[in-house]
Amino acid sequence: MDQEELKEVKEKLIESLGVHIEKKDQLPPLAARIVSTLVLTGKKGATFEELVSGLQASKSTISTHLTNLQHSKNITYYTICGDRKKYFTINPNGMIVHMDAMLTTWENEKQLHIEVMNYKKEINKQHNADDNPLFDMEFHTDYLNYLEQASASIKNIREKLIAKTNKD
Amino acid sequence: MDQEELKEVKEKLIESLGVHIEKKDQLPPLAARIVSTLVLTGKKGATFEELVSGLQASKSTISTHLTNLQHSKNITYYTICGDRKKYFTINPNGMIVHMDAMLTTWENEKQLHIEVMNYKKEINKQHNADDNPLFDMEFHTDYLNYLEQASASIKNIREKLIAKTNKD
DNA sequence: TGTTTGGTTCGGTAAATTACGAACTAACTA
DNA sequence: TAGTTAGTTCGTAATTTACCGAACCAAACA
Repeated sequence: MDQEELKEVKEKLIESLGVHIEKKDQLPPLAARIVSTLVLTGKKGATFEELVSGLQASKSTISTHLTNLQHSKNITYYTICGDRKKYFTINPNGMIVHMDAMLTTWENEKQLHIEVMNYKKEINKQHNADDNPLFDMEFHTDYLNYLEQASASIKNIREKLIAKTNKD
Repeated sequence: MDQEELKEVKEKLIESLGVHIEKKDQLPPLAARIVSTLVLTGKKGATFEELVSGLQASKSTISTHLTNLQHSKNITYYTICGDRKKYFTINPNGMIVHMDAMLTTWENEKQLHIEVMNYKKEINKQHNADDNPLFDMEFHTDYLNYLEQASASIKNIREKLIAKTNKD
């Protein structure tokens, strides 16, 4: 594959990865494109100027998105002595951060389902028809089970990852 | 708990569940409120008119959201002979549908990561420095592993659910 | 036959989101 | 000290989203 082809492949990948990230992480289009270019530049990273020219966007837009992405822990940067530029890279802990976010939303979701169940139980009690209650709880108990198991497996994967990153 | 209190609890739950669903499923605010009221009305369901007055929204808005939610398999309805009204309920298979959606996005994500890896391998090959390659693949292999395991556990939960629903 | 019930469709709009350009700044450099 | 580099900040323009009202329609009913 020659340089021209590679460049084209890269651009296509920035676009398709970008679209995916945009939906998955609920990011504005350009923010997602920044993340996808950083994925494709690896540990070398990309500078502010490279992002501006590569994505054909204004300095202001790139600037604000970069600060937001740093705040949300999606990206970081490193510097080189005697070089004023910042080299932005995707945050190597990003996956852990992402898993943590997932776990807390699931925890929140569990709490909500429990509250809903309590409400439904109260209604059933007042309605007082044991043979055919107004609400059955199956949906919620199934869902809580699902959340419990999904959480457990994500926690498991998370632990393995932590152990590995501590090792090296 | 008396009727007044219960009604208040219900309204609070519609709101907090609604906010949660809105973010989780990327739905417009009112669509999410429809889903949360249907969760809270159980198998009895709610009619068009009840949703309009309960959520204080226009008929047109409720109508369009109801058709969209049906298309995305979030809700269904049943009818009663000699009654023209439709009684909308959350789709009992909703959880399965949701899991399936998750599995296909993860499948898509896997494919993307593989494409990115192929791009990076090509670059490394051309760069030709085995000791310190431009890209290392750890991030992607870790992520693919994560997706693989998460998919496996969801599939497992899914199978159990299917078996259970077939039983009754 | 006209009227009520149970909605649907379409055009428009207010509000939120996203990106932009111009002006500015802080640090370095010639 | 004038000029360049590497950005930031702020007001605004352009899009997109989310909702609404008015007009419309089909089935049932009186």
